[in-house]
Amino acid sequence: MGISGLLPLLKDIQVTRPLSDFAGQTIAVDAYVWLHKGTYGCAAELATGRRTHKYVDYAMHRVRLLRHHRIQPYVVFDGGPLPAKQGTESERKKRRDENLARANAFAAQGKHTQAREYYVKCIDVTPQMAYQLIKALRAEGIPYVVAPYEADAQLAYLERIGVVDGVITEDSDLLVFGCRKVLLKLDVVESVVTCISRGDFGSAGAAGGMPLLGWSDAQFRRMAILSGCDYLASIPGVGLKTAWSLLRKHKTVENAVRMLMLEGKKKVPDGYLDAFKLAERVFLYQRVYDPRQKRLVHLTEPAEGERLDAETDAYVGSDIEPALAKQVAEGDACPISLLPMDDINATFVPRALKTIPLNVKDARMPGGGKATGSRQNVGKGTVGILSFFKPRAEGSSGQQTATSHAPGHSITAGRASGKRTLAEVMDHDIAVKRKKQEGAQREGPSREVRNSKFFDVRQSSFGGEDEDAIASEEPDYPVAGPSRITLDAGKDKENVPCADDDEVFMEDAGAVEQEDGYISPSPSMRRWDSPEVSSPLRVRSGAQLDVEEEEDFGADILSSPPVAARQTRFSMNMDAARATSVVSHDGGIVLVPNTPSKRERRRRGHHARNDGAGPDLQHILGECDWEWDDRTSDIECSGPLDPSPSSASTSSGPVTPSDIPSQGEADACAQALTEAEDTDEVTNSQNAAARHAKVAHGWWERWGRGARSPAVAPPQTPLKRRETTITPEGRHRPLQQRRPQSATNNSKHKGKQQNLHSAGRRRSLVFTETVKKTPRGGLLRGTSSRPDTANSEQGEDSAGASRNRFAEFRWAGVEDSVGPCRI
DNA sequence: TTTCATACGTCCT
DNA sequence: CGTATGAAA
Ligand SMILES: [Mn+2]
Repeated sequence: MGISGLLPLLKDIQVTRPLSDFAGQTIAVDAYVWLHKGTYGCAAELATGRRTHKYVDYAMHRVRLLRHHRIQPYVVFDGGPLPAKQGTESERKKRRDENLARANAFAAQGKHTQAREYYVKCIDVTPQMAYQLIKALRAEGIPYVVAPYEADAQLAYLERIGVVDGVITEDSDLLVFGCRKVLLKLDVVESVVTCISRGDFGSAGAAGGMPLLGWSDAQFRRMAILSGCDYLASIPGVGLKTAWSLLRKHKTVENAVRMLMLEGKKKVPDGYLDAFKLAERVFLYQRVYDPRQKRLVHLTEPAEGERLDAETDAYVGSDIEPALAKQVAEGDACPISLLPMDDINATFVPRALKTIPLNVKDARMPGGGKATGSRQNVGKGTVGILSFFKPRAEGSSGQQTATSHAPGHSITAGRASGKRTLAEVMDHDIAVKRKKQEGAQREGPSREVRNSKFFDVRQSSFGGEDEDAIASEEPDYPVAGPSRITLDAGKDKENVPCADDDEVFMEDAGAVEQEDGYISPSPSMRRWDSPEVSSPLRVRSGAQLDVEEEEDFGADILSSPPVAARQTRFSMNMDAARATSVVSHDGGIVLVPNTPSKRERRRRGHHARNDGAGPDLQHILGECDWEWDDRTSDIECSGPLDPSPSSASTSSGPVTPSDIPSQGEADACAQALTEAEDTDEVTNSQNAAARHAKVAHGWWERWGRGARSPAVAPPQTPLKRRETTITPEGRHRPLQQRRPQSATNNSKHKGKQQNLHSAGRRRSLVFTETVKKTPRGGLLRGTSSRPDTANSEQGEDSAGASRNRFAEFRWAGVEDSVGPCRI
């Protein structure tokens, strides 16, 4: 949804720019779009529970495209649902289930084309799917972060603090969140993007009769909210144009709404102003993860003197204890369940292809990439590899600006055969686009132009023997360090670090059968491989963990902390866990043994995806107790995120947008909010209801398939203020105070009223877990990765995968959850 | 004239 | 998520 009509309104200032314009910059990427588009190519597989990683390939292709243009991607994932977002879920879920049923029906008849049509409509991108992409990002050293809540706010924050220079997304909300540079509609064939710059707003809207010249960020934001946003449905009959007119005439929302009510032409829902204030606060103060401080912060820190009341504080996303927040941000914990990330496809072990373990001093490939002999050297040279990775880890704490370059620390290198590979890839892209255009219009006139552009790009980018240009400009971004480097060059020759020869590599890699049954001549990333954007060499870690059916997609030495790398291989013996019942380490962890009742499990639903043909990981991995690789445990691994506080050194982001009204954004907002505050303190039923209005896209809607109305939750006793913070001991999630029936609905003015839950009390979730202290101080939790798949029943409540984890835990009263219940 | 509802597309071995 | 389209207010 975003803001309806906003992008058309800004069409005047939308400029198409080549990706090369952003060379040297770090651009944040809204991963959801790529993931979702990527699922279209494997919708049936996903819907039927078959393992696949095509959507990862799709996203990585784009990642590599950016890197090809010297752009450093910074991938941002959606996180947990905002407390505010308790939206219409059952309706969507029903539609998905219907579509799935229809798709399966068609599939049963062999009508796969029609089946796919419905398969794509029941796909839901889950955090576990996002984790598959994260694994690939780790393997290639691409920085990323999982937002605690909405990616929108996280993206805006990264830009604001100067960690990134712009944002690639399709969501107009980013502008409302204060992004200065928003890039949409990435065209992989033309290598262009549509760019909207906040600085150009002054010249926008003139054509449409609603110029934005002189509008402050605050005014712009309020116009957007007034016209209807994700957090608040608009007053019926009010759209962008009307919102613009109202604010232009009345300046403040209060006045505008007052006028509307006096006129009586429009029905202003009771409590609208209050809801508006809350919605604006979500845009302003939503919690995000600060990769430098490694903790949650507000997108904008509330101005001095303004304190967010407890309710608002929860509304913008509850705080999460730093250690846990870090795990979520780095993909080690599910942002929804806050439990250790479940690797739904452990057989997918992405690796960076064709990476050259370059000598730090000699990053350039000999002969423009013809380093045929380097493979063996690399493979045996453990020392060389270590020396290769070492600077990466160290560099992560050093230079950190987005545009900084690390000439000596190249992690990529081209190969002679790379051109061909890239050409193939681009040929394919062009073919796809041509196909698309042919479908739309007969005879495209610009075909030759496209080709020309293509060749120009190729030549200028990596033609000749200038591969190291890329290598030298590769920012030495802090990425996941090698968790373990164990060479087993003796046995698994195919796992020996590859040379830079395409053919040789493919031969070594051998044919592998992918999840989808296709036989690929080489591992997963062959297809989209392009040398200049290839990544660090990865070293296969032998077969210390034998997993049945494991496909060798490569090793994961670059995959972050040992914890993460290991988690996917674990499957905790639940019996042992129950017997132990409690394990406490110095973290002081709550451990509540629990076995949910059958009824409860039914109520909470099951993992839809594994109900079908999907294999049960528990069976694949077997049941085992914790296993720990001591060899790696003492390696301090730098996370994928920027550990350095000097990131924003170059461009001190516009923390406070210097706007035309020259009024500090925070001040202006504080003022506006305090104004509204005066007339606040109303707890009437309708205003509370309005807060639940309009909950559209976002994680909850996208991923929160298993959303449960708190109404069905067991009654709980109130929590104290402290419990509003989420800690490793448990997610203490206070519910909003009583929220009676609403006057407005999430879906914009749909006649049907939503039966809003009303939980009179707060509750707290306590989950059981065993922990393992890691060298890096993190907490390993040995909860079973998939507790209930065995009991899954098709057709039953197919809740999101992560939500299933709740089945392993229980809702506990406050007496169990007040503070860390040390045992 | 503006809003609102609906349909459609995103992939592509 | 977006765009496009057409009908209704
Ligand atoms: Mn959004």
